[in-house]
Amino acid sequence: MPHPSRPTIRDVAVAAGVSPTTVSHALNGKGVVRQETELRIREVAERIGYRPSAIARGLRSSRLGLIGLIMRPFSTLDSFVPEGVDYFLRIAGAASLTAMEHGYSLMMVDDPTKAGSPVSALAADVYIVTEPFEDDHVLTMLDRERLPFVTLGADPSRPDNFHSIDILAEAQTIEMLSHLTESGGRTLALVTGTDRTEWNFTAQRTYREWCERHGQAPLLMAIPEAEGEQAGDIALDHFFANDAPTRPDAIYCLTGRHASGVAAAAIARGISVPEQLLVAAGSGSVQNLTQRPTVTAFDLRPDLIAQRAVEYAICLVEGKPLPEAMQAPPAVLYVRESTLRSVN
Amino acid sequence: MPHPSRPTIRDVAVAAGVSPTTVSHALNGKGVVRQETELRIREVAERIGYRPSAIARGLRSSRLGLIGLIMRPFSTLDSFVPEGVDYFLRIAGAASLTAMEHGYSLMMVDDPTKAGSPVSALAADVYIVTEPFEDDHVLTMLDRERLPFVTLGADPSRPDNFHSIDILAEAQTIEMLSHLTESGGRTLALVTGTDRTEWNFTAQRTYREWCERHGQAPLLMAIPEAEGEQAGDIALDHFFANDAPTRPDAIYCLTGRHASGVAAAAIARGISVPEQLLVAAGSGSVQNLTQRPTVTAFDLRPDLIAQRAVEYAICLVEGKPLPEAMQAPPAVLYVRESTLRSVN
DNA sequence: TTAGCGATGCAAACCGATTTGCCTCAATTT
DNA sequence: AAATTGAGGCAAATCGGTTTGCATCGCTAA
Repeated sequence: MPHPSRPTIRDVAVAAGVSPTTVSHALNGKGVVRQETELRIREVAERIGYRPSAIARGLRSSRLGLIGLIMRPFSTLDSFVPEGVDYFLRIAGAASLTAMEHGYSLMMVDDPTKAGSPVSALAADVYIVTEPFEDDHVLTMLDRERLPFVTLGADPSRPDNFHSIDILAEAQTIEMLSHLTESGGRTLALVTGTDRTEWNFTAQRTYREWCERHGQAPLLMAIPEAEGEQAGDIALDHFFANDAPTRPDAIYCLTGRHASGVAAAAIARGISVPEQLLVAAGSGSVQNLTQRPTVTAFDLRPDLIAQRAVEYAICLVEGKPLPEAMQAPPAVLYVRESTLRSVN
Repeated sequence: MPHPSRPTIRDVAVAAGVSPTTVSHALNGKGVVRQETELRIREVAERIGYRPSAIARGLRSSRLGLIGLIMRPFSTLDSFVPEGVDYFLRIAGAASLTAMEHGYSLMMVDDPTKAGSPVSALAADVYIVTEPFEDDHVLTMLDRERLPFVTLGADPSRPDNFHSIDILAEAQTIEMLSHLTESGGRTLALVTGTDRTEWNFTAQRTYREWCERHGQAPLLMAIPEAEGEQAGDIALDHFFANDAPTRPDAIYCLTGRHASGVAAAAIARGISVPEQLLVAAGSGSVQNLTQRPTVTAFDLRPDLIAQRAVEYAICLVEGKPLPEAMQAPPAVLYVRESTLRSVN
């Protein structure tokens, strides 16, 4: 016994002179209980500080009111200073808040397939998996265990197998490439991360298609997300090497920190931004706002995304129908100094 | 029934031709079971995909293996773009990871005293409360409900009532004030947040004592944490007003975003940093690294803090003794451009 | 007068595990 | 041969709620 145990429903029943059944009915408004009795029971419960045990209740209904949030990119990082800090914090925060509003709690789970992962990691009623990888074994396991889940972005290898929220990566890529062109970009490069996610894959595919339509040779590069700002030098070494056949005059980095690093590295090498090189990010991060020049970026609205994900997840638990198309809210493009050439 | 229910211990028992008791014993290595029987049971369990229900198990032991993380500053914010993004994300991430390593899961809970908060919010075995406020009602409630918890920083009004981890705010304040003095600062100002936390209070008190010892009139100011970088203009308007009796030549801001704003605002007004004004932060944030000049700041090592907090929390659950002094790891001072005057 | 009915409330079963106490059987001791 | 012992296993109680099915009572309708 960890603590001098809290009062149970039986204690309330005794104190109110009724049966546990009646207490349960009274407090949950289930059966038919005389008004007067109900009031008395409520009063007694309040007085002795009774609170139903979520666990006991969960045993019957096999529901704890818990939503599990599995952030895939977390699992692959050693330290917890991941790429897209803001993005993930805002997801977690907003998900937590939305869950609360619907009477659920949020549990952060780190890859439940890992050996020695706690049983409680599988105790959630439903899961939200952000950015699943290709052939993601977490999805495979959840599916096998018959645990319901929604994903934020599809598993690239099984795009139609599960309930996934469309992250609109294709539309974003096109919008950004168009913006860069309109801003004076003639030769556009793309820098993605190396995680095998829909986010990276779709941007690459869309970019290639765009290049084909526009008769440009693709300048494409994948740099590990974890490189963060270091990616700037890596990308510039590559794109501006002496033997590079063509050099880009615009670089679109999917992650904010890559973009931040690219802008900084360019300036350090005497390449002016935005005059000689346009830089933009697919997912804004704090430093894109504070650095000079400020960097054009999408705000993916992680808080809205998380809110929707939680609402879909709850539909799944409660057996309500899911909407036909589960989509992220459209991303908002914030045009900043890094793609604003003073002269047109 | 949400799903075509998963196999129970009874299913395993039937399939293996033994009783549920024996299955339990075999899988948990508790009672005495013949080697051969145990192997058979394990095999059967594996084959039919049996996993014990965390809920049922929790009912008996009144433990779910769940740690609740309550971030107080979250509860007061409208949107989830709080001050100290990095700090909190790293706390949450590291706590989650450490919890997993010890066989626990981490639940993020947003003020469980709020009306309509889910019962599951009280289902954790133990809680970690970051930065409690003065007379924090969350602590009062947890205490009343006999739920064990540790706090990160004390409740200023009840510093000795609960298990709290010393955040070493006094030592940090002194170290930073000394550093500023050594860096050439003659008149030091302090900017804290307005949350009624130990972090803010202790810095103020320590600063006042320091001023007294050094015969300086305190230049003290509290600006809401949520102002973020905006605090820069607010602070400069105040400290550099025309009728200001004395002007500081060094400003120590507790939060990273305040410091970032102060540095930017100073430069915008033609006050050079660090030549005319030293700027430093008590808790580093990303922008302190990326802005120009880079800003001197403490790294509070939130990941280590979270790790310790989780370990203490687990001690509490498992009835192990807590260490005498629960302390955060010493903060590391990163001296950057904002306090490095080229000439001595 | 009696069958019918709605309003109340309770006893007992149930959810799925763990834990306690006891039984059986064979081997060992006396 | 009887008593003791330990290994191996099972039935039943337990955790704290929810849910099902039934009993009772008073009142109305036939």
